[in-house]
Amino acid sequence: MSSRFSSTLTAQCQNCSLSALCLPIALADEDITRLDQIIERKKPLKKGEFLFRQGDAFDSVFAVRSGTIKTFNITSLGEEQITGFYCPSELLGLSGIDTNTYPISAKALETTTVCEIPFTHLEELSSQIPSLKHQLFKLMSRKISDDQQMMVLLGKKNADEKIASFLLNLSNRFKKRGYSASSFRLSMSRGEIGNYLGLAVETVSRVITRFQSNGLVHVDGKEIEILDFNEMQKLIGAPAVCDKIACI
Amino acid sequence: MSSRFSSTLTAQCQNCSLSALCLPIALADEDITRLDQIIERKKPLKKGEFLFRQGDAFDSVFAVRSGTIKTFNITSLGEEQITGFYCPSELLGLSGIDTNTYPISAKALETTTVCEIPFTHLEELSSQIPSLKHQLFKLMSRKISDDQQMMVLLGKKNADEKIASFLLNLSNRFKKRGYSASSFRLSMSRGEIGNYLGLAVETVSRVITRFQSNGLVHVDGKEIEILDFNEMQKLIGAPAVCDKIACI
DNA sequence: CGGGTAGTTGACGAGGGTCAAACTATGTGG
DNA sequence: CCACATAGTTTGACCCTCGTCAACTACCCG
Repeated sequence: MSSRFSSTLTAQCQNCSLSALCLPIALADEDITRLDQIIERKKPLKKGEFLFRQGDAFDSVFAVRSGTIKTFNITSLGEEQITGFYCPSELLGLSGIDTNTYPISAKALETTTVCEIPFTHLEELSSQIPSLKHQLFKLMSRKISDDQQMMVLLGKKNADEKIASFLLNLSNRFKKRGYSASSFRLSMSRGEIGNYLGLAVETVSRVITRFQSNGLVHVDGKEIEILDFNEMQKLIGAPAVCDKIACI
Repeated sequence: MSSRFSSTLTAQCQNCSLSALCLPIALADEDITRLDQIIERKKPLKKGEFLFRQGDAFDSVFAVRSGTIKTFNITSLGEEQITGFYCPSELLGLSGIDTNTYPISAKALETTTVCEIPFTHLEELSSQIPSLKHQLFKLMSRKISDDQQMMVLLGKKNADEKIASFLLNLSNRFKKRGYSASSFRLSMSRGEIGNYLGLAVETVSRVITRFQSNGLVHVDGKEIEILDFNEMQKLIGAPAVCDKIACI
């Protein structure tokens, strides 16, 4: 047990830079220590490696420490459908609780480290620490709200709005953990963006190119800089109106 | 408190026909009794009445006892986006936990009765009854999985597949609670179906009409009968292939 | 009986998917 | 370090699905 504290993977919740965003939010110091004791740090995943596979027995949820994870499921036709991208401090795997089996696969988009949190331990601990239990409920509740926003996006929005929403969403997530909100690196490919947003690769490429020529963003491969937040926001908020303004 | 037991709304979890599907699953009899004591039965909602509104303070989750509830949010453009339909035994309102505010509105599609479950009580009780806590986690986990399936549907499927998925999904839900899987009543309008699935009303109408002329279903207003489950299933599973078969 | 809402059907066009080809990165092994 | 293979990206051309607009019908309720 204590051996891991002497390894190179010893980062603890207490001194983890993500603790203000991650599961430990709103926990007392002593409670964080107890949480910390059930968490295992895994050795880094290389790009393309699986964290877990659809159908695997569910036993843990994971917090991303660095890198990015994508989750996806394989449809009956064998094609992959991406259901989410997970950045540092974000928790994944919660959808496995229901059936005791992960309903999705999770794969690293780049070199990625995660904290593994065995769920039975977490559940036990949550009985003893009410604020942890509440925190878990909140996290799952937020996931439900977020997914519903995503449903709106997929069902109602056009390609421009989808891409703008996607970029601003990433921007917010980077900002929240102290990185630049305007300039960042897309760890996923255009194909993966398209898959996630329900668009063809070509459409993603075309829209991003058009955003660039309209001065909304500056793109260089996977590097992206958002130049005009205002206009991007408008694209999301008021599509029809915005379209007209943009066309004048 | 005990007065409600003498009212006309006294149905209790113990003798509720939905207990095998609803929150009480997997609870011991005495635990069901304790759960039962925090649940309030509300007087029926008439068609069009709100159960709660987007922005209202969150304090309860609700189980539908009879009727149907739709949840939706109002977009920045003022249009409504339906995020779900809730049938008897299904729980709604969980998305309010995160912000202590309902992020969606809930409205009755027909005369509907619900059980109100004050969340703070439920959370307290869940500390004392581990299986109830687990049940709650499972419910939220399932919601997350289901929503992800919905995201796949919205992002990847065409109009035929969307409608077929929707109808089979309803069919399964009716079957699960002992009603006919093949013949039921759509409590929502065509417009609401379209809104939910990201389709125009006209498309919904056309697809359903075409399903009927292809012998997949029989429709009479809101009454629908699924005639060919096999073909419907194929529509969902293997779109391209299926299309070709249907066109021969 | 008239007016309002919900549903159906047709005509048309735009948005975005598909196919194809060129171009650019990123490896990988000799 | 270069040649080649492979994957990812961009761009153009074409076409299909589905949204929009409009007219018409059916139905419900006062």
